[in-house]
Amino acid sequence: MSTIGSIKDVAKRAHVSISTVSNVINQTKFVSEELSKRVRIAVQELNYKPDPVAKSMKSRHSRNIGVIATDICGLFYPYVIKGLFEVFNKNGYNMIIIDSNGLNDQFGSIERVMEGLSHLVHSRVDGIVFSSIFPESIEPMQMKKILKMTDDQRKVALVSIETDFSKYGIDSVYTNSVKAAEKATRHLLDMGCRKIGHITGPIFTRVAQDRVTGYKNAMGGAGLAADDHMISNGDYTHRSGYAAMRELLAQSPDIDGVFIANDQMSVGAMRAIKESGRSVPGNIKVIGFDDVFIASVMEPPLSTIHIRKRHMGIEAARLLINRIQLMGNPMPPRQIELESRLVVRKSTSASAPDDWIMVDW
Amino acid sequence: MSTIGSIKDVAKRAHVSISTVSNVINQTKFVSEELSKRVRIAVQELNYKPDPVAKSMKSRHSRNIGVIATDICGLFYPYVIKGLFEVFNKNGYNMIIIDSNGLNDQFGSIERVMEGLSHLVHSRVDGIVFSSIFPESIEPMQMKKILKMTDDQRKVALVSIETDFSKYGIDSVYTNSVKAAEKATRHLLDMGCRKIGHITGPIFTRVAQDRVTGYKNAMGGAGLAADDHMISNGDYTHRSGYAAMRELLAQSPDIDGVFIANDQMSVGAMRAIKESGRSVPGNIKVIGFDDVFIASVMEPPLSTIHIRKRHMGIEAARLLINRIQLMGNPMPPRQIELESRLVVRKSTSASAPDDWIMVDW
DNA sequence: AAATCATAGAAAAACGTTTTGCAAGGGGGA
DNA sequence: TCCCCCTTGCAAAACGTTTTTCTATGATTT
Repeated sequence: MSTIGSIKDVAKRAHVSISTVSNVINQTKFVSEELSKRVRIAVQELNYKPDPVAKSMKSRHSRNIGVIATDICGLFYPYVIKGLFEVFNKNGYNMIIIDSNGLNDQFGSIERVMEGLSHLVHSRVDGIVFSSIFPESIEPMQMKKILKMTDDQRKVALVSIETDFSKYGIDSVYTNSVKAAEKATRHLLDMGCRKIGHITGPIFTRVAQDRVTGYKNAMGGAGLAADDHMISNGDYTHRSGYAAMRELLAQSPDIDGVFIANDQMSVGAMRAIKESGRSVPGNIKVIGFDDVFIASVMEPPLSTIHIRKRHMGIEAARLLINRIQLMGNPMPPRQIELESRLVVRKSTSASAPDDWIMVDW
Repeated sequence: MSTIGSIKDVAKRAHVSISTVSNVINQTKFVSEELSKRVRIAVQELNYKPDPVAKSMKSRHSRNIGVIATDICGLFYPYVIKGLFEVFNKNGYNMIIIDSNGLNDQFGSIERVMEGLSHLVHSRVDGIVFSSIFPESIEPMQMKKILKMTDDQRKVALVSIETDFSKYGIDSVYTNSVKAAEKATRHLLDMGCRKIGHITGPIFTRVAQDRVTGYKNAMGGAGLAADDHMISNGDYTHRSGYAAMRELLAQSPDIDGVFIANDQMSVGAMRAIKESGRSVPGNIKVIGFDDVFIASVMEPPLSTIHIRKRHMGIEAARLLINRIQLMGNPMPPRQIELESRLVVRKSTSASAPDDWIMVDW
């Protein structure tokens, strides 16, 4: 049996009609045990599997989910994707991944994201997972375009990760960056730091701004100033972390702690600190953000805020599937705010245990 | 115009038949300028895009490619995926990604790979990119199953990455691990090492074995013994690298160089070396394999063999697309052996320049 | 001028499903 | 006994394309 069988072949072999086969397979109507059995046997013998393409043709559902990935080669995003995959796969959905990054831009350009979105919509995906890196200034405009594409043109479900887009009516799974940044900064304060600097992410993005806010909140709460010259902008790359740290050291030689908006930049920052002859955590305590693989293997291991990456994917997938199933009856947008957790390693506390582990509890 | 338009709507609006619309869009038959224009205008006005699902239905092609990803959260595979995406995307193919890993197994289990393969075949993908981690002993059996699935059941094109499967008739893109391992070991010899150890990957895999062979070749070529107690087995995780290095240090305290089968294990090995009070590269020179991100940011930065990850994806995608297009007329399997390159950093040569860069030339 | 041919375009079939409507047969109530 | 309804299964329509076949018109040839 080299060629592939269709439902027609099964019907012929079982001596029943096509519709009966369909009804048996999908359990959509009662079929007598007699015929059911014949059908099941024929299905078995021909190793018949319904053609998903033909199925989609009728049902108007592709069981494909589009995922716009913004940093597929990074240390963070792949864990989110893993989480997404786990639940989509379990529920019979395929993931079509679109890499929104060019060769050199770590994040996708806006055009690439919009292109990807449009491509996915026309590929007839049932839903789209996306995370935006839109500058705040153009966000409303872009979102209007996106909603038009997904809502108006075809009905495609949406879920946003990393950023809260519920105000646009979109389900969102995200970490509260303000709170998390406060937590990180407060830890430095608790460890006795008083001159604390901050290295930001791409400052035009909402999350980067939120982390600055959290940092300032914590400083203010301790009655300390958060002067602008204690803040230096990076772009999430380790190179930018190196440069930003050098700037901080030059401007404030007496700096005794630094909160860095992600772990990757901490690698560069740590190098800059060591090159300046200072020690971590002796002279300067360092805390990062994300808790990616590299944090636990740095020297010294990096204290950081653990973000539930895989869990973010899991929750987003659940939300999306639910939204797809209830496509008919609309429903207000849901927000899932994920917990973050302080992970103390040697970069802020010399007495911290050696810790190789990155858990996602 | 909220609902989506079909070719029928276009035909109605342009006052022509459905077939004429199809012929204009696909340029498959001559249509007078008169009608062509009407059709084009109607297409424009309705913003009509042919439904890919219906298209697949007729053409028996989905323009979907399946990718079995074995280590999506690692530092290596994502770059391969990026390369794949670049050329598939440019050629109008979607990538459906299957993660063959469970939560705890770094590599997929054999069952998960086979499941994924079967799922993809039944999803009607046009081609599959896969990389096997089959133990050598069961490889022929598994390959027979795979060929049966893809070749017999439906005609699905295949390409293998990382391993040469041309003997099974499958196009392959891979790096010659034997040569690359020789290169690494010879570099240690060139740097004056004489007691050189080796930490392997999962030893049941072909690539891990090949790297052992390369190591032994180089040692033999220099007239040196490669005793079994100079070889310790790991599984590509940094933890296993740590354990394996401790073993090596215990068995051969006078070891002066070590070739490690990937960079990730080098992280652990380096820590073990430092903990033993030895210095890198002073007492022991270390060289890794892969040249992933972490190699360039370790302390000291890690010498390693650069593998063309992204390029591997690019070549594999090209091969697969070509194979799909020529599906009718069979063609002998093609092999693309990628170059590897020695990258010297401070872990083998104190005078190496500071180097943050991981290039893929 | 009649017969043949070429051509543009329309109509219809096909791809593999699901689903709607319909027919035949049997059982129960009046 | 007759009618109605319920059950079980089948035939046919529909999804949106592409492709094959058909038709009508005008041109060319004899």
